[in-house]
Amino acid sequence: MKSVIRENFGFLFEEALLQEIEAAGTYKKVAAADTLIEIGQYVKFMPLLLSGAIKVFRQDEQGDEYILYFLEKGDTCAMTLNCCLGQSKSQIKAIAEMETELLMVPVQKMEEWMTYRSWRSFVFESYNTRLTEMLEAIDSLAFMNLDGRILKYLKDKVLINKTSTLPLTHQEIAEELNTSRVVVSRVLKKMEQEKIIQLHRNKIEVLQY
DNA sequence: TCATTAACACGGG
DNA sequence: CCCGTGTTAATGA
Repeated sequence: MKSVIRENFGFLFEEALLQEIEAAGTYKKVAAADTLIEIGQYVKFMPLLLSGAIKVFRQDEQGDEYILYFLEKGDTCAMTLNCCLGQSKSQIKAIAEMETELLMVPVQKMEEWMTYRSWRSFVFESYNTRLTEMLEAIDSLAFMNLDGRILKYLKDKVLINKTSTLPLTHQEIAEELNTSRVVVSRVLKKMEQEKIIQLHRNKIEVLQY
């Protein structure tokens, strides 16, 4: 377990902090599609990702959802950090995109460790990247047409799954983007003709990204 | 104009 | 047969 922590965070934190993390953190492994937190739940732990990926998204009263960002190994959730500083209820929902290993650290530690320079940098850096990703999410909702949103969705998937052949159905894409399958099929067909992707049954091969 | 809904045909597993 | 896919027609924003 110790080696896994060092593999992912060793280059970021000094020895003393690494030892504190080892002592305070609980190792946890979740399966794909497992829910990590729901909106309104109290945040007691902050996750440090060791492997895999987590999808973080917002959800409204009707159950409609949109993706905010993905977390990968070496990342932590900025919304959790936010909860430690202010209110403690989660504003977001998080689901494991694939099998994921993480370290659960009690939220009190987050403030204690602010005495470590490397920890402060890590927290600010995390805020920074998450904020940038959220701006991208806003842009795609506000300014991009469906073609653009689908393309961004596919590119994001390629990056986090680390494969250009995505095991996706048109219906699944439609649900994630809050649109209908007819449109997804049409847009994907067009993208195939433009040689951007290659369509197969139950999977999509991304050629340009 | 472009998305949605419903409906249908095609075909691979 | 079931399900994912590709298309069309009607309707609406």
